[in-house]
Amino acid sequence: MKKQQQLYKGSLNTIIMKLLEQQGKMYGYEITQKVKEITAGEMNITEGALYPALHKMEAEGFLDVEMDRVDGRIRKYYKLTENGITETASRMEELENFIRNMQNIVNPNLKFGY
Amino acid sequence: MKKQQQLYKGSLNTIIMKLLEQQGKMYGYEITQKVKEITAGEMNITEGALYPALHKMEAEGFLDVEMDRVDGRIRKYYKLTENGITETASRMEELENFIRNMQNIVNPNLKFGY
DNA sequence: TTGTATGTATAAGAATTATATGTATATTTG
DNA sequence: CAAATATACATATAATTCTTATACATACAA
Repeated sequence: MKKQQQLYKGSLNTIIMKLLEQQGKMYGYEITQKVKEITAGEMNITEGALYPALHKMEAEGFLDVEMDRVDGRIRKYYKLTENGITETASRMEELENFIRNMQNIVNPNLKFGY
Repeated sequence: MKKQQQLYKGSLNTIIMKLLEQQGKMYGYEITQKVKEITAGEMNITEGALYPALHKMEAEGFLDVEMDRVDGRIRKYYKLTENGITETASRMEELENFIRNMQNIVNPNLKFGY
């Protein structure tokens, strides 16, 4: 993520998992481009954050890998495992809670402002 | 913050600044209790995170300190400096962008789902 | 007297991310 | 044709942030 968004660390895994849930399977570079597209360039996932995150989630059993060769270049497609699907649901719940809590802090008058 | 919320690192400074903006001045322990209250116990700011964050923001010129003695105990009241007020506004904008971007990722069909 | 609440603080380590760099092929631009 | 850009993966080093554990001190309740 860009420095300007460093405040919201920890969302990277949630973003990756949610995109994989929607798209079925994706490769690393594709993920960076998709996030850039969706956020109109406001979020940029760096390789130094992306690849360690992917490898860690694979090691934790949340992702499966499938290698393809396209145009002479290697692509590693990642997809969610069953555990990964469960974990994604859990992280989405956390994200919703986080957003709700932040909105309650920012706007204390609106008790149900979401 | 609790382990379950470690995903959203970096929000601590934003939370502290916004509370100080609303309350005028607060002391450390008061901040932890206020966050616990607002979030119904879902977010717990630990001392190990809070005090280094307060000291850093003070060193950066975003906070001013005022010491009081209450019931034999020392309280350090923190309040925003002028630079702190500007910084708070900037961080609030970042928070709004972050939430909007996350909602766009999570719910790609709703272009204005916020 | 043991635990809980209030109040501030630091040290050691874990986790996550940024920055920089490296390798390699394909395509576009000058 | 050469150079730059895009595609594609990866790691090493450092910075930042947070957790866990610990420390000190007062007050009150069980």
